[in-house]
Amino acid sequence: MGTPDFAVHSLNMLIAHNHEIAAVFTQPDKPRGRGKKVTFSPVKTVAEQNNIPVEQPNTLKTQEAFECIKGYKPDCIAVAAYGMILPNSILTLPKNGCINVHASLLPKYRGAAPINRCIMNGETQSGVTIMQMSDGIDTGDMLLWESVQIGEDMTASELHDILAKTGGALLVKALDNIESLPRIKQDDSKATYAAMLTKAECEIDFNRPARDICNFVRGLADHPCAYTFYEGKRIKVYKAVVGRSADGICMSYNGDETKTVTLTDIQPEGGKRMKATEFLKGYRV
RNA sequence: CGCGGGAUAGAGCAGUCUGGUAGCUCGUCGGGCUCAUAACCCGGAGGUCGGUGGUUCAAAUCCGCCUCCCGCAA
Repeated sequence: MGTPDFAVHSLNMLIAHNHEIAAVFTQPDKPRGRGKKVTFSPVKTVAEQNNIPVEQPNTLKTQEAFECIKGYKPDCIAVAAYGMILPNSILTLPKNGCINVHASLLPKYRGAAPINRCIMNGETQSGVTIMQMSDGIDTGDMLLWESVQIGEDMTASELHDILAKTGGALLVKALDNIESLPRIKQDDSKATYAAMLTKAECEIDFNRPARDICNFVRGLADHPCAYTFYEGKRIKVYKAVVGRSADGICMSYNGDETKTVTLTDIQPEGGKRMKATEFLKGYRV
């Protein structure tokens, strides 16, 4: 079960290692994108290419959904960024339960946006955890995990890709040893929660230390992307560096050098992503 | 039919409302100044104004259709 690109890597790994996949569950097709085009989730696209049955229930909480899953007689259900809550009846249905690929080193960064939040907080290390799903959000016992170093300039997108691949490999490893792997309890006292990102909180607050602003920009790039406003227009900010630089637009809060950053990669509303130096040529800020 | 912005020189933009010689910043090429420079001065090259049909003496500009790009929303 999964939906976005993050889950595609796991699905591909399962296919590559010849795991028997009875069916793939993904979120229903919805009108999205400009216009109102109905698009498939990335996972659905890959599943169809591999002739794997696809199920897209609106909810898993109905008896109908339960029977549907039961009909596939799963030994284990692997979940990666599915975006829907699995009721207890389903969690306990498969012989080996349900396991989840989570993009953080649990118990830290439980929740919906672990990748973004950990970079926004300036962490230097993250990772992937495979866990036995239980009641509660990302609170289940851990089977396997692998840490990943976060580079100084690494963006959330880059980390996302790394963790997605790592997660896929780890998932295969977990399934291969599903019976024998020890279940390790999470230390709830050390748990932190990475809440879902909202658009509103992606606006840059220049009244913050420069380092924080850069982490903020990094943690939100390339999606959903940090932004600010210039002459009433929204400007996305893909990249920023601490301090003054000739490579872009210097932003200084009340002339405070400790809060000065230089925006280097931006995208004006209606325009394409460009170097901030290019932006300057035409707009003459 | 969800709302909206955009396509003009290699890059970023103005000009479109109010049709009439294609413009700015940067880059590039040549020259000059300087101990020197991402500085400064002079000069040059580079554009079928996204495509197409129409109106007009005349269209980047007005009208119709098409293609592509992007922001919001979802």
